[in-house]
Amino acid sequence: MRRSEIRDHLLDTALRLFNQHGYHATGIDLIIAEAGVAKTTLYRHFETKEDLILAALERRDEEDRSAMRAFVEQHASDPVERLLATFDFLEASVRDKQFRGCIFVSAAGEHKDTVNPVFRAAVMHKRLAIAYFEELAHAARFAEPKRIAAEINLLHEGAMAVAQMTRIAEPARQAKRMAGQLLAAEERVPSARGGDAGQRTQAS
Amino acid sequence: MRRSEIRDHLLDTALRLFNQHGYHATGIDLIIAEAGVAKTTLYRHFETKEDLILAALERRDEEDRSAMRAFVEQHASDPVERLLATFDFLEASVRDKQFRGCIFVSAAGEHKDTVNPVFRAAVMHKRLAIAYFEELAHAARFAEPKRIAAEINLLHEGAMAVAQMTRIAEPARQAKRMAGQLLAAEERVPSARGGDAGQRTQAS
DNA sequence: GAAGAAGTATACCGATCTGTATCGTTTGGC
DNA sequence: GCCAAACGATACAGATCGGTATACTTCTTC
Repeated sequence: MRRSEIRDHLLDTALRLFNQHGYHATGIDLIIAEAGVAKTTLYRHFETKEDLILAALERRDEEDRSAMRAFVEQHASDPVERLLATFDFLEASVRDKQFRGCIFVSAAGEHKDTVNPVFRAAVMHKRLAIAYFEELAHAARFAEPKRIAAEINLLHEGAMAVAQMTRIAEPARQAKRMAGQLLAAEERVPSARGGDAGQRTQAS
Repeated sequence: MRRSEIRDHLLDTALRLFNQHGYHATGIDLIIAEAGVAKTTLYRHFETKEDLILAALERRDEEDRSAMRAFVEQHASDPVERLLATFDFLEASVRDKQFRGCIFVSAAGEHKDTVNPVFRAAVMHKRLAIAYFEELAHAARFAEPKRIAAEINLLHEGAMAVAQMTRIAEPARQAKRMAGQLLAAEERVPSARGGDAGQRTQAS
């Protein structure tokens, strides 16, 4: 294993264990044992356990968001359908046998102080996710893209929280149906050139 | 302090600390220090830390659900408005300065194994909460009370998850608006004696 | 008021925690 | 092919973890 790969391998292992057992319940000794790496090596790459957590969250944040973007852009072209397609991505994530709830929600739940760097990293991820929803809502020409984005995000969070307990994918589909119904009743501003000029057009 | 009060005081203290720091991060030594009680005393009331957690969750479960029932019954009489009033109760909970997310979601997030008693206790609480929503949805004569209850629950979970991060009460109000809009479009079965016989009546 | 249960205080147990130190081996870059 | 950096292995430090043991005191109850 090349040197630069070790860091990635450590992050992968740590993320898997954090997801499986949580952050406090996952000890450094377990991480290095599962990664097949000496303790010295881990601490050469990450100063503290918190640094490891932060690096892992940062990595997962980028992976998750780019994966959602790719999925959505591939599965739908209409902006409204893209908003709804985010729930299909969510469903796929939840269907993973390893799904045990959103790791960012768990991270915030185990580091509840708002000034804690781990908490802040989790908040940052959610902010960026909402920003993407807002981008889609803006492209769909909804009159209030910020509010739409917050609503989509709330449904995502709800679906993940329910799925964390039930361990089934249905909440994701249910959230999608709810989103579809809500979006269908939303005001949209007219397109720049032509398009529908009506004030209450159907969303899907 | 009377003997029987010690157990309650320990549960109060433990719940406060679990809410503030999480379950793994809250040590037995901190709990007894905050409660002003000897370690022997704690272990006379609870065999293990897990037993303490389970007792604390059980207590909070009953408190929460009866508090919600009382709040809802006092603030609304119409069944549909009662479903919406659950979000007012949620908003009040979230407004609490000590709010750091749903302690049952956190409990499940720190004890992710589905066979873990703590996880199961958290699931049980959510099941009972949904049962109450279903009871209200049934009273409101919605055609599919089970689905309605699941949707209300999903919105509750979403609002709490978002509020856990943002530490503001707005998500609860937003969830209420979403619920109101969704319920307004729902089919309802005619009342037994008289009442509206229409198939798509207004919910609120 | 005696008896027994339950309280306090403290010391202790073994395990585990994060993090460091030591030292010999491997490896990549010039 | 040399050298320095990074690796593995291990031992260890100091703190904290959940939980127990002991000895003394306080309260409740009959």
